[in-house]
Amino acid sequence: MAVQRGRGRGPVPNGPADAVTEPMSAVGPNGRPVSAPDVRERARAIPEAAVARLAVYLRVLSAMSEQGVGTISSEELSVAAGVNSAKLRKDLSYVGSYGTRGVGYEVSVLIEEIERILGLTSNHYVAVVGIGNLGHALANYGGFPGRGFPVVALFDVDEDLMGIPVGGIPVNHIDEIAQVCASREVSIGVIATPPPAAQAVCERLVSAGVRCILNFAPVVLQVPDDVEVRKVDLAVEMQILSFHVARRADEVASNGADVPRVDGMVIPR
Amino acid sequence: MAVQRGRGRGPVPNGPADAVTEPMSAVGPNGRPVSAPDVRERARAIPEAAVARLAVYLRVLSAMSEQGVGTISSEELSVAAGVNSAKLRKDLSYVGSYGTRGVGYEVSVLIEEIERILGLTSNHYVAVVGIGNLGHALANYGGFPGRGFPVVALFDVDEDLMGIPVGGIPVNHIDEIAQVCASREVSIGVIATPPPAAQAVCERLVSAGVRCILNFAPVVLQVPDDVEVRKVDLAVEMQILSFHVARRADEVASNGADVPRVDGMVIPR
DNA sequence: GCGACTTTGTGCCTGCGTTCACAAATGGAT
DNA sequence: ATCCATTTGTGAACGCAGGCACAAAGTCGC
Repeated sequence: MAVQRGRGRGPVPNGPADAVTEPMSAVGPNGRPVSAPDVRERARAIPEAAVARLAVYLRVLSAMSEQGVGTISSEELSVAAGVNSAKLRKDLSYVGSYGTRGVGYEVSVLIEEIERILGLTSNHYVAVVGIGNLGHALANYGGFPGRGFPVVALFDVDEDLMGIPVGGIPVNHIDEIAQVCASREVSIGVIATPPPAAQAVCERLVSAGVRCILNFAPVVLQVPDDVEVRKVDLAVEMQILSFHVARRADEVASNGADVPRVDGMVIPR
Repeated sequence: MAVQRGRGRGPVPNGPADAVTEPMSAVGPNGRPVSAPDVRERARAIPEAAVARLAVYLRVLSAMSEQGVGTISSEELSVAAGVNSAKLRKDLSYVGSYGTRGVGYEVSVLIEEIERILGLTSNHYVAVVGIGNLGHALANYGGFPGRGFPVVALFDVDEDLMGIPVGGIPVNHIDEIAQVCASREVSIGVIATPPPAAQAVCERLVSAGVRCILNFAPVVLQVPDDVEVRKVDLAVEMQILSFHVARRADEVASNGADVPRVDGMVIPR
């Protein structure tokens, strides 16, 4: 993947990555003086990577809850989430101490607390810009997986799309972006436009007051420091997989016992 | 984002983040004995995060090339890619020494070398499983952004879709997955199914010999150690943004001079 | 041909995130 | 009531990636 982490700072692309980030340069040093660890400041201390994992834990926990599981140990949860149990406990410790030693965690409590930390207790309204193939798919998700993220506005430049409802929401012209985003309290913008339009769209979203952006366009967006951009880049994901395919092929070639060699060199066929 | 990095190892989800990467636990220590730095082993030494960035550099370079730029300095390229110039040079050093001191890099050379490292010199055939909204969008990309990743097979369980071409490729029943993947030399599988089907589909892909998987389903896939999974998880991406929205709101609240406090504590309203 | 300037490539330091390992805490058994 | 088994929460060590800063190397002008 390749997730554009970082907060503006002039240019700061990725991070899946990673992480997809792993994403390019992490948040980086912020200029603010390190104040006393206020209760409200705790959130700041949570590493971005831990936040991503908390979201995964939340999903696993929700599934557990639906299956009627009431209590779970860090070991069980870590296996289900695919992480080291120590890491899981440390991640949960960022949220607070809600476990019972010798027993484990109460699923419902954990869900509540993670939702609180992730800010999922209130809705965040979403606007999707660019109603092509991907935009359609996104709009039709209707509220995004897991809910809490209702799509309330769609934008495009194509006059033929205006007013036509996609996933129940009519498409507006992009020129109305400022006004519509303001009146519908959009806090998250999703860019699903062709690459050349992405930067301009991004700037219009920012002008409209949107401070969090999810970018599907294969472009490195340049944004002000106070705007948070995350990037989902299919091409980068594919290329990373390609890298691993190639590496794997190399390994097989160089590890194979019956590969023709001269002085240790593998002879290409 | 939240990109599932890691290589199987029983469970290893995201990395997303960063990636999602952060993503979750990075590649992690591999059990293999550290052999002498074989030429072919160099690829192994490249950090996953650097690989993700190389893919970004490649795109920027391609754009440069199209604009007729012949030579570029690390400073220029780093600005365009949104990274620190030192980091960029270090990333490029993983690829090799192809720069000219005092001058910069020849764009065409850099493109070639990065493509070589990423294994983009040969095609990697892609199969998409799950032809819903997202599957349609993916199939219609037709060869995926940047080419080099031709989609050669589509699968679903819905009988109504069988044989119908989407993006020029007819849909096959998932029961044919092993046979079709083998004959069409699929090396990358894309999972775009509903969550409950994802794990089973994953296992069928693995049985069919596919060792690299891009997973769009919001599920933590359990795979053998030799399978590489990357995850694109919209819900996780949204929730990370939500976290930042909430954090930002907190900052405003706690930085505001007229917030009621007692002994520095913010009084919740 | 020589010197000054530019830019690469990299050794070293720093900081962050992961992992280990254990003390503290809790429940249940005796 | 006490002891044992279990599991959390976290201090500390470790390792890796990022960033700085400079030496090496090469170009251009004179």
